[in-house]
Amino acid sequence: MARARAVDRRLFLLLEIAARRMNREADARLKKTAGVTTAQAAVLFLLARRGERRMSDIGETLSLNPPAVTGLVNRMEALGLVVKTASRTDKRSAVVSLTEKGRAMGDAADHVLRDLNLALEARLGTEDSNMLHRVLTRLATEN
Amino acid sequence: MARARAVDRRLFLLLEIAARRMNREADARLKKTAGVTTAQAAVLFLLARRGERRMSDIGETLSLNPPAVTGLVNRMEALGLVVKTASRTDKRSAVVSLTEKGRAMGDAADHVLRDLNLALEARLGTEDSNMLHRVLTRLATEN
DNA sequence: CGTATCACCTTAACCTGCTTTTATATGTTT
DNA sequence: AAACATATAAAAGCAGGTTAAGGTGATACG
Repeated sequence: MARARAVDRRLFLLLEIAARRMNREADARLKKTAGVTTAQAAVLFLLARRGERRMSDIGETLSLNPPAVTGLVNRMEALGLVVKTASRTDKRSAVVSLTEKGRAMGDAADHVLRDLNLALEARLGTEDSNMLHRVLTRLATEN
Repeated sequence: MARARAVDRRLFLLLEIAARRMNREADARLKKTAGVTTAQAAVLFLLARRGERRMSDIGETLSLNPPAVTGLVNRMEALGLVVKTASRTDKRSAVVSLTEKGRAMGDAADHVLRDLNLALEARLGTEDSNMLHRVLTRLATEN
């Protein structure tokens, strides 16, 4: 009888452990260099790439619950990275947009993360990097 | 000029988002069925597979800092899943071992996670599953 | 030896994210 | 207009993570 492949149980745990390690590394560098966390950087990138977004859009993209988005954005607003304004088209919605400072910090964070990613890619190799990116994208966005 | 591949910045963020989603899913199921969290399940599996472990061993395997391990194990001890005893060979060390209940809950969690993993594998396909497992293992253990 | 240093763990204080519940305002539908 | 749905906020409570600081046992070495 073939020994049970490790795969058939630990993918979830592996993902958690790997994410924790990577996040710790990224957070340490980001905080030191750009003064933001990875979660905040993700918001900065999102806003920089796609322009202002509603709270619920942010939650959907980052897979965060509404209260988590509220907290995250509030903290970023307190840091002067974003501003929140009421939508003119739908007054129920709050629209989040970048400040100058937010854009600058986003750029700084971008450099840091780019460096980290290059190091990671070098470590994994191009093929595995691309594969990981593809699979994680599926996990992060599908359904 | 080739457009910058998405890979060169977002692997860290993707990993975070994917892990959050998977963790949320696993946590919901585990709590309902086995009454434990994924973090706790990881400890249960570790102890079931390798026998009693020191706090620091747990932290190393799961990539957790000492205070995180203390908190995690304390909560599990309060739930009656594990017991902590002073090592006889090295009185600085605390040795964590499974209780009967912990073993039972670990088995239950194992079934749940196995099912989830099968579903995930089916979704990703065998090839991507194996690849993901391989690469995540590297990320979780290397270095 | 005795003392300096290291290793293992804990505590404290804080941050982030999740869930649930409650509330408020606005949109939409009938 | 009333009823229902949507978007967000706020608050409470828990899990789990971080750093900083400290206690205590083990070890090494002058």
